[in-house]
Formats: sequence, structure tokens, C-alpha cells
Amino acid sequence: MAARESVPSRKILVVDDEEYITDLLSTSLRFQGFEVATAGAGLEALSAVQSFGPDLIMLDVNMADIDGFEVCRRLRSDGDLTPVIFLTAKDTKEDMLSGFTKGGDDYMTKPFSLEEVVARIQAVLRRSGTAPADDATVHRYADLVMDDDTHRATRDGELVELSPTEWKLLRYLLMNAERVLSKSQILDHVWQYDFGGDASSVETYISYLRKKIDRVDPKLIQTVRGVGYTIRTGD
Amino acid sequence: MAARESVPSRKILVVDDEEYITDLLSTSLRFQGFEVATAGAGLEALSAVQSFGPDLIMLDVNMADIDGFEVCRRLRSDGDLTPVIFLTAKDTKEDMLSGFTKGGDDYMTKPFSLEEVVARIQAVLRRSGTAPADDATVHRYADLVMDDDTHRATRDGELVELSPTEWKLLRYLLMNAERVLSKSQILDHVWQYDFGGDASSVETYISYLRKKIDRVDPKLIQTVRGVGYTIRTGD
DNA sequence: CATCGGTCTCAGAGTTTCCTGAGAATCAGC
DNA sequence: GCTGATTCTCAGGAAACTCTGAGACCGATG
Repeated sequence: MAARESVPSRKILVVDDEEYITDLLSTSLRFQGFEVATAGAGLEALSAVQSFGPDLIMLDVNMADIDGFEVCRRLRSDGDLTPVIFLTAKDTKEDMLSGFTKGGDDYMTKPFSLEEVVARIQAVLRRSGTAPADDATVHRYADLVMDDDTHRATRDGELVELSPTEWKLLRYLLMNAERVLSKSQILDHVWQYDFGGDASSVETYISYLRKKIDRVDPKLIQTVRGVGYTIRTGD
Repeated sequence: MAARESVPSRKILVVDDEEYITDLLSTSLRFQGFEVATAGAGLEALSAVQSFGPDLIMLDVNMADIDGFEVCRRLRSDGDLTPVIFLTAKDTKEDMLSGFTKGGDDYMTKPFSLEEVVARIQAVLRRSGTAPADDATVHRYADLVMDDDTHRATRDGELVELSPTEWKLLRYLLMNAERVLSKSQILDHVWQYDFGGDASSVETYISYLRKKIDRVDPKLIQTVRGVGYTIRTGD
């Protein structure tokens, strides 16, 4: 199955001392069409920036040798302006984080969902001007439109109100329109990586979405029995 | 998210010996669409003016080698009239500044908020005649109008009294109308960069603003649950 | 047609997020 | 220094959201 192509492919450096996280992100981001390198510590990250020359860095804050903030500081003082998305534990003090959504930078709290990661990366790349031209803020399929910037979704011109989970799920379906996604794929991408529940949540949210966007014909959300779901116009 | 474009892009030289400040300003101003160069000392600044040819200089007053006033004096005696915004500590004597804020110049005390910086820069560029044509002094969305010049805000023709923070918040929302802004984005832009508080302040001020400008329909300030706030007319 | 696995929908409990009023602390102008 | 405006924090209550479990429904198969 081909990943959505970003041409030319953007390079992302993932830095975290939990191998679980670097694995998770590198696999997923490679699949999205990014070129990925990883580092497991702060100093290692600094040299990887030199050799790899990433377009964006996913940078864990809590690392043994030097922390993410310090890594970033050193980069900046070298005149390196590569945008950074910080990864932090949920309970990291707010005040440590404030100041990082300025410029092109951003942060995410663990645990996150892959769908959020991809959306944030696209947003940051777009802001920093290194995004490929085809990486628009508006996504469409048939008469379904989602705009990341204004966070508005419309079907047939009508505004549709979506909860956060509904939004992420629909965005994932839309970005993969016509491709059938299994429930576990959906769980892995849309829900946080530590979610313990099962596929029935997916079914429930698909049901919510149908009530909101598929009141009109043609129905866009299709069930492929025994396989999963997809967005497409045909029956 | 595309930066608001200023065409052609204006060049700003940021001079401060605190790296934190030059970083903060350069990242943020680049994001606003300015072209930015930095210098960490007075003499360095003088040569940067030559090589970079800025349209405006953000100039720290307290620097080790030669102070900001002296930098400015030397520029002027060379016949260089590039407008300057001085950056000073809060307790800098007013009378030291008088005499330097003539002729298109201005000053700001640290700590400042990014929203103020942008507003001041626009004001100075406008006065000095180098502002892009589309950089107006009056900002509108629906029947909401804010005039930087007269510092008046009206909703539906009615004058609205705003405190300084309310003004900055509303201006930031207005300049980004229809775009959803997260609470941390808002904190980082509207509040001073050393503010230690959390997002609940944003909620409180949103509440104040609603009482002042959203007594009439349609409500302009919308909550996007789990994401942030935005100004828009739609429901 | 009967059966069975898979899917859909709904209600409700538990959780999170948001709103707002009240009060303390700080600041600015007289 | 007094006074009123402004800023910020806190906490209770309201509203929205999430998830689960149970039962209805559907489609394929024999």
C-alpha cells in the first residue's frame, strides 16, 4: 500500500530515550512518506541534526544527558532554526512549556495519537514555509471539506459540528479516502497509543459520524464487512 | 497555516545581548512574514545595518560594548534614518528615552508581549512610510472594528471600552479571524513572555470580552472545544 | 429459513473541559 | 496615600465528551 506521497519527501528527526516512542513514530512517519532518522539522547540528537539535516525535529523533553529544551537552545545558538515539536509528559509544568508555540515551534503531551502528530507536523511545516505546495490546509473528498486552519468541516456546504475524536477520525478517513482502513488501524492512528479499549469504540464513533455527515446522499462512509471502513462515493 | 503576508517583506534587525530575546523575536517576526537578522552587541549592530539594510531596528538599550542610544546616535550622525524601537528594562528613566522617540522612533519596556511588538512595528513602519499598502490601521470582521490609530473598538457601531489586556486579546483574535487559536498560542502572543500563569487567564479574559462585545447577535467569539477560540460569524 | 458472526445504535456513567463569579493582589492616576 | 481599574487565581457548577455494555439489526452460509 502506497503512502500518501509528499514530494519531495520531508526529513524528520525523532529524538526520545524511550525506544517504544522512536519506533512508533519512525514507523508511522515513514509510512506517511517522510524520511526519518532517530536519536536516543540529547547529544546524539545534536550530531544527528548535523549529519541528517532534518526539516523538523520531534524532541522529547525528558532525557538523561541533556534535556530537550537545552538541545533546542544549543541548536538556536548555532543559528539553526529547524522547527521543533517538543514531546512532554502530560504533567509537565505548564510554565516550562509556555513560550514554545511561538515561531514555528509547538509541543505535544504524551500520550498522543498518531493522527495528531501528523496534523501538527503538517501545520508546523506549513508555517515554517518548508511544506510541499500540495500540502494544503483544506482537505476534500466529494462535497466533504475539512479545513485544519479554521477547524471547520462541511458536507454539501453545511457546517458540521464535530467533537475532537470525531474530528480526528473523520480526518484520518478523509486523508485516506477510498482506502479501506481496518478498525485496528483506526484505533492505532486516531486513539492515543496507550488506549486500552477495543474496536467497539470505533464502531460507536463511526455511527456518530454517520449521523452528522451522512444524512444526505450519497453516503460517504462505507462499511467493508470483515475488513473495515472507508470513505468513497460509489456504493 | 500561512503567515500573514507582507509584500514585499520588510527587513528587521533585532539587537540584544540576551540570546533569549533575539531568539524569541526573530522566530516570531519571521513567522509574521518579516525578514530578520540579529546582532548580539552594539558594534555588531552597526555593521549589520550596513550589510543587511533593515527597514526597522529593534534595539536593546543595555548592552556591554556600546549602548543602544549610542548605536542610534552614530547611525543618525552617519545620516542613517532607519526607524528604531528601543527595548529597555522597565525602570529605565523616562527622560533618557525622550529625545530618542522622535522621528518615527518608539520604545518598549521588557517584558513585552509579541502582540504589542507586532502592533508597534506596524505603527512605526506606517509612520515612516515604508509600510506595505495592505497594512491598514483599521481592522474589521463583520461589524467589529478596531482602529489602532485612535485605539477605538466598536461593535455594531457602539463604542466598546476595553482594558489593555482585553484590547490585545481581541486584536490578536481579530487579526486571525476565522482561524482557531489554541489557548497556549494566545498566552504566548498576548501575555508578556515571562508570564507564569496558565490557560485559565485566557478563559477569564474571553469571558470578559464576551460580556463586552457579544451581547448582540451574532456571537463572534466561538469556543472550539478541545482546540481553542476563534472569531467568526457562522454558528 | 435458521444460525451465527459481525455491525449498528443507544442510553447512561464517568470524566474532562469550559464558564463565570468572587476575592486578593497589583497598578495607575489623582 | 487613596481610590478605582485591572489583573490574576481559584473553585463550583454546567456542559460536552468519551467509553462501555446490551440488545437490535444485518448478511452470509448451510
